[in-house]
Amino acid sequence: MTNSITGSQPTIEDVALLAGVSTATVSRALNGTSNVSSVSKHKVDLAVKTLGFIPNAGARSLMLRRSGTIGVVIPTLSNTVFSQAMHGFQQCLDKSGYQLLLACSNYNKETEANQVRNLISRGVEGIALTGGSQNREILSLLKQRGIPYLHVVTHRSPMKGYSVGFDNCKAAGLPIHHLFALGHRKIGVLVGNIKNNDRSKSRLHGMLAALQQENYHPLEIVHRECDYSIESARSSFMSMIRSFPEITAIACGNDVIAHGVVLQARHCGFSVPRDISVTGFDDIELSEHLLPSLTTVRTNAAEMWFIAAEKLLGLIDKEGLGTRHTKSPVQLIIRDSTSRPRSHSLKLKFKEVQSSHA
Amino acid sequence: MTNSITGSQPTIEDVALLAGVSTATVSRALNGTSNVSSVSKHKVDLAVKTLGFIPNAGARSLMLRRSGTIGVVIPTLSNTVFSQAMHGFQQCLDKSGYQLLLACSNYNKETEANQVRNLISRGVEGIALTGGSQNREILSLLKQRGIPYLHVVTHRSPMKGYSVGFDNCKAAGLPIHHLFALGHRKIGVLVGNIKNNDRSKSRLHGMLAALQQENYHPLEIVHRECDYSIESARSSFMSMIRSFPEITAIACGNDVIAHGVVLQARHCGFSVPRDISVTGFDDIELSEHLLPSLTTVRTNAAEMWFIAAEKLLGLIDKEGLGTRHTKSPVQLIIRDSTSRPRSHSLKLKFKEVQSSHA
DNA sequence: TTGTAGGCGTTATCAA
DNA sequence: TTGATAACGCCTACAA
Repeated sequence: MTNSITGSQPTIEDVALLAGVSTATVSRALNGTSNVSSVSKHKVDLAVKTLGFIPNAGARSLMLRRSGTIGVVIPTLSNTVFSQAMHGFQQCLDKSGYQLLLACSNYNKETEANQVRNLISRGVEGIALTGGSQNREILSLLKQRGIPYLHVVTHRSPMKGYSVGFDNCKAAGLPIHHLFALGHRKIGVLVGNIKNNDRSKSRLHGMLAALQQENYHPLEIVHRECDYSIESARSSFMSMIRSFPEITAIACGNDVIAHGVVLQARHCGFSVPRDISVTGFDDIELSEHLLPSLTTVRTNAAEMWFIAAEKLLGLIDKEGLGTRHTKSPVQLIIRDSTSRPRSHSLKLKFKEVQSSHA
Repeated sequence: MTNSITGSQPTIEDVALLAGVSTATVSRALNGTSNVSSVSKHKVDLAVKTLGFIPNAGARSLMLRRSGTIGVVIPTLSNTVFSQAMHGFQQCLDKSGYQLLLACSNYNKETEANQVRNLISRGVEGIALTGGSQNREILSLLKQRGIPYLHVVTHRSPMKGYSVGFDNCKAAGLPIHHLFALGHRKIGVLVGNIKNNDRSKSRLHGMLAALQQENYHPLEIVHRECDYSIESARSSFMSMIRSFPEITAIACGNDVIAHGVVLQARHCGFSVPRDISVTGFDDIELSEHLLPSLTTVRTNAAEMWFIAAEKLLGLIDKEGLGTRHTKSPVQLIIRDSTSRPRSHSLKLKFKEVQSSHA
């Protein structure tokens, strides 16, 4: 009944007691759901301030059957593109009064499923998922419970779901065709791990498909996977260049990997793009500032996730259930990391470097 | 009573009904709080699976008076150092079964206070705050309600709170003394906005103090603030260099700003460190890979926040209330972006660049 | 080992 | 305009 000095969590009842009104009136005064006399309102406001009352969201959503929260599952926060993404997503939620519940899957399908269950248990009113390769079981769980959900960064929507994004496969062909148009004929492909990452997988497929379209023989195609770190990209680049010094360009599955390649190439004394051209994917902040600035595919993560949030809120309000897929624009940004190839330059230069190291 | 095919949120009662036991037994079977016959346990497990039952966390924490969540307020996710930080923080929480509730203040004190209130209303059992310059009102609210909280990235702890971090002021002196030891006498200082950012403010003070210690006359000291973006750092660098072409080194308040300075300097045709030395602060992933690699202060964000999480969990368990401040190690990392100065090189070179642009 | 019943903090219904 | 009361979904004495 009385508040001890420490450890007290004042309830609506404490407020009612202090204000000399009923809990119902306090609730009404606080939520403005019904008319309350200004006298009561003032008494309540004062009591709230005095006690430092903060309503219990759990109890509240129990009654309201809505929590005011939206969940999102991304693979990781380590890649800048997802930080950007969350920035855009939050931006949209903020203006609608929703609170973001963020969860990371660490590129693990089982973790992802657990995180979704976790979000459900916290009563989220909608969920945004990264990509479209989730556990079917978890998707039908969402369906069964009537919780709206969305696949982002993809144009696929398994199990008749909704999606906001673009065709990773097609988009990944853009840099390949660009390189080919510049005259490159020996192109290496370096993407992030494709395990549990359907975006990376699609990009790889898209790049390989584009190469074949350009009359590449499948056997000529050089591709590798690496971790999503600069470190890993650097060593993968080295291994690739050692095995295939004749390549004149490398197309990367994302910008972080491309940064690693550019930095390692220059570290080796190669000139980019003079000795080797490099392309990325995402267009994160640093890419336009890098030396040389990076030719890449702009996917506009922040904007895409902003749109995703809007779509999700729409699904929650049961409006515009129409379009299954919302397209997010994608654009090839040509900068300084690509140019016409010099024939066999890398091969020669690499030999120099090797001998100087010996 | 019956579950409609869609939109159903099965409750513990539905499970009990299907399993043919009481809700109490279901609860016990699920939480393992008391002995349950293996027959009942199996029936319950089956029913849970069939129904896709997921307990309501809100209702649960209402009874348990604990939510299993920890809150954290950081300024933004845009700066990589905070993504790293959250990675470390989450890593620690995961192994303790706690769930992270993340909120961003956007460097706004009022937003920060609101986010804290938000976290409280969601029943977090502890809160980690960035820096030590919060609203006093919000801190006493936390105190009054007996919710353990922590200041991270600082050695200050206002209102007898706890902190995990380091002395930003002292740490920021490290690169200055390093530059001075190399022979630099005209050093520019470029930090992030100090408004609502006590870390940035302390670093600025620390740098200026170090300069004075090195017998700088206050009037000689050149310093500027900029936004936390590469773009902003680049233009601030230009403006600084235009006004004071005699400087031979720039000490930056964080690595992102330093990256901007290095890239812009090279963009202008300056050589780093030959024409100008640059230092950063944080040691984010890219810094060791940058060309040239960046001399900076390693604060080990991920590790620091991991420790912070441990400390916070300790406070929740009422153990080791002893040390008010937990020190996190800080270390000057000397790389390739700093060297002895060439006298007046920049001034001359700058004139070349200017005339060639004219 | 199990079931019944009461209550966690909130809001909605219904009378007054 | 207000107040008593019954839920919301869950857990935990207490009794059986």
